[in-house]
Amino acid sequence: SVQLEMKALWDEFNQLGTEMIVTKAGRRMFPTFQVKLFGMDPMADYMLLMDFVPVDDKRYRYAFHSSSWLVAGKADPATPGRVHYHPDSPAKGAQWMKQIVSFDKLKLTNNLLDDNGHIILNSMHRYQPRFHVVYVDPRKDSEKYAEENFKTFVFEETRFTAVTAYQNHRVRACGEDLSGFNASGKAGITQLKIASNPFAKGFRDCDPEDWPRNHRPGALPLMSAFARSRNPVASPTQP
Amino acid sequence: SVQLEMKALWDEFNQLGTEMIVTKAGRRMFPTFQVKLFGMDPMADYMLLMDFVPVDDKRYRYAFHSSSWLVAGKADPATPGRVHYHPDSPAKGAQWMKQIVSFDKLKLTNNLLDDNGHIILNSMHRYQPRFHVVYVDPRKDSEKYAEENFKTFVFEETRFTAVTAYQNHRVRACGEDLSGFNASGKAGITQLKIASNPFAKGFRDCDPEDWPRNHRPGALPLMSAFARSRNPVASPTQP
DNA sequence: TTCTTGTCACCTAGGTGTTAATAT
DNA sequence: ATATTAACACCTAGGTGACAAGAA
Repeated sequence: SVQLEMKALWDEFNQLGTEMIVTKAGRRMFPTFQVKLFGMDPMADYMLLMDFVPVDDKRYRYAFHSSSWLVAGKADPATPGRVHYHPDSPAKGAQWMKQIVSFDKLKLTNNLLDDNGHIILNSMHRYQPRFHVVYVDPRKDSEKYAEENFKTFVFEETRFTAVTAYQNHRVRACGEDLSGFNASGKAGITQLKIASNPFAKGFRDCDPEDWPRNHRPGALPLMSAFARSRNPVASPTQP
Repeated sequence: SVQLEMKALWDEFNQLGTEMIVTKAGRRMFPTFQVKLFGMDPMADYMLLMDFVPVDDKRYRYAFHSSSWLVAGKADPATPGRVHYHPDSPAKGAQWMKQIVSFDKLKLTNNLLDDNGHIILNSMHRYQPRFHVVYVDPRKDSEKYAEENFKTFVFEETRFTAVTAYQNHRVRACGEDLSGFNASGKAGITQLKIASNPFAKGFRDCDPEDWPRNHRPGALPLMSAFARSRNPVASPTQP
């Protein structure tokens, strides 16, 4: 079984409608897709990999006036289907289970001719990341058992729209009460990225310890946990 | 067969008497041990690893007045013998031969209780790095063939003295003629490290393009090549 | 209009020798 | 005296969103 790390953060992004930047050179995902694995054969070899499937056959655009996504027509031609093998593959089950598995080398691009092995996506389309565990069958005729030698895990909270620039970038001030906006999903993706991604710290205009205070009671205690811990415990998930 | 990369740089250090810093936290080697491999079975799996063996049973000290190393007695008790597996191990022969194999994750420490998996060495002792290629035998009784399933390569020009601070740190000015000092091996290790290690650029007091000019005719054309190229061609070596 | 691209300042993360203080 | 340690300024290397300019 597989447990998604940083689930609380993924949930917060998902409520707003997660957007992931794609660039010609390739851009990492944030949040990074990270998992904990359980129940593998410690001595057996496994390959870990990810791919991305379209959520639907639509193209989207963002309406700034209504701050919402609209269908803008049928999907563009599908991009070359690629997979990203975790660089530690293959490795023993014991190795994979020993610590959190992080796909932080995975990069997204909109360059159809990319030859860096990055994942190619259409901008303004929605995607569902998938995580696959492949058992490396030592038998000679292992091809015959291919169907039963892998398992796929899908976390719906990791869905996102690929964009070349953030669309939903409503700003928020430090002291602003977000109760209403969180509920209706209208707060800015950009601000959440800036607040939670260490590499974007340069754009923070207030102390990160300031704004967990603004969360209404009952809200996910995500930012406080995120700000203080480098190894936070995420809720278990069973796809 | 194996070819040592940056051989010209190793040679220049070796002439001076290479010193490698060891710290409690672990310090990388410079130059980095890098090799090109040839003649592997492209489809077979190999493990690549390094270890370090004492050159002799002596302890050394550096005499500043005569600028030379002296024997200071018998060697201290041997450190725990460790090996460093290249992190890409195991991988196919084709993968290893595709590009230069770099051991830049290898770190040296003098902490006898190190639990980061670093190589433990005695300061003020001389060591010989060794490089091992292990064929991963697919046969069930592979242990029986262990003796014939690996090959060891030794490059004598990579020998060094482990130190906690550079001993031979004679300074040299930018325009200084080094003919005499290079021949007798009395120029400073520190200056060569500063000149050739990109991470030490902050300590350079003259343009790196300045001092290849000072090399006497017939000297190794190393620094000019090093300064300009990120993928320099090293001389072939056959241990 | 709407979307994409390239450049930039500002970060994280970590590899250098220096230096002063400490140990032996 | 000699050897080691820890804090430090200064680098490399690369991940951020902002912004202005360009493309469709």
